[in-house]
Amino acid sequence: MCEDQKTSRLLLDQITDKWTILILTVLCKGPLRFNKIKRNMDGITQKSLTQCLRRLERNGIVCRRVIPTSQVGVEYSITPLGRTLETPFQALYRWALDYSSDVSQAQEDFDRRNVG
Amino acid sequence: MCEDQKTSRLLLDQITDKWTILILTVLCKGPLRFNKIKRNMDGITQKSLTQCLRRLERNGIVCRRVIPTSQVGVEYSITPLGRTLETPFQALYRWALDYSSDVSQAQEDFDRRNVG
DNA sequence: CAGAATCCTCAAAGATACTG
DNA sequence: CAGTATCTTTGAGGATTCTG
Repeated sequence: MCEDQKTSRLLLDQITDKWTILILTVLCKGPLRFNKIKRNMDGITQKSLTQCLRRLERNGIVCRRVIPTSQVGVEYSITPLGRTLETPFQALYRWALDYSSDVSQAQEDFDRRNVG
Repeated sequence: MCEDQKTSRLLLDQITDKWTILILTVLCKGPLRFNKIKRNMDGITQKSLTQCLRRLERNGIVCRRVIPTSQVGVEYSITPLGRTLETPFQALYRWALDYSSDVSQAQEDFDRRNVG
C-alpha cells in the first residue's frame, strides 16, 4: 500500500467519524455557537463535541471565532475547504435517507435466515 | 430530533466505519475471497474483517457465497444495493486524495499558532 | 481456507466538578 | 458560555489458539 493511500485513509478516518458529518451538515446552513451545535446533535457530550470541533478546526474545515460580548461566546463556521465536503456528505446523507428501508428489509431477511 | 434522523444516523455510523469504505472500494472492482480482501486492507485483523463483512452482508451491501472447491472458499461480492454506495464513496475517496495537502497545510498552520 | 472462541489491553467515551 | 481537568468505565480491537 503506497503513501498516498495511507494518508488519504487517515484523512478518511478523521472526516467519517461519528459526529463530523452531522456537525458539518448543520454548519453548512450557517455559523453556530457551541451550545447551539450541541443541542442539534442530541446525544453528544460536551467533551466529544469539543474534541471533534478542535480536530475540524485543526484540519482547516471549520473556523473558530470568539465573539466579544458581555457573555463569552464562540462561533463556529465552515471554511471554504470545509465547503468542499458539502457535496460528498450530502450524497452520503441522502443515501442513508433513500436506502434505509432497503437496508432494514435486508436486515430482517438476514436475521430470519440466521435464526435457527 | 425525529426518527428519520436517528435511523439514518445509525445507518451512517454503520457505513462510515474505519474499513467499510475501503472494502467496498476493492469489491466494486470485482468479487474477492476472504484472504484476498484481507491482503488488500493492510492492517486489518481477521476478526475485524469478519465482523465488518458480516455487518455488510446483514445490511444487504455485500453477498457471501461459499465456493464448493476442494479447499473451502468464500467469495464476497457487492450487491446492487451496495453498488448504490459506489458514487458517494468515490466522491469521499477522491476528496481525501484531492485535499490531503490542503489539510496537511492547515494542520501545520494550526500547530504553529498553538505552540507557544 | 475461512473463520470461531478466548483472553486481554488500552484508548475512547462518559460522569463529574471546576473556571475564566 | 464555553470550555478544562480528572477520574472511571466500557467495549472495540489485537493476539493467539483451535477447527470444519
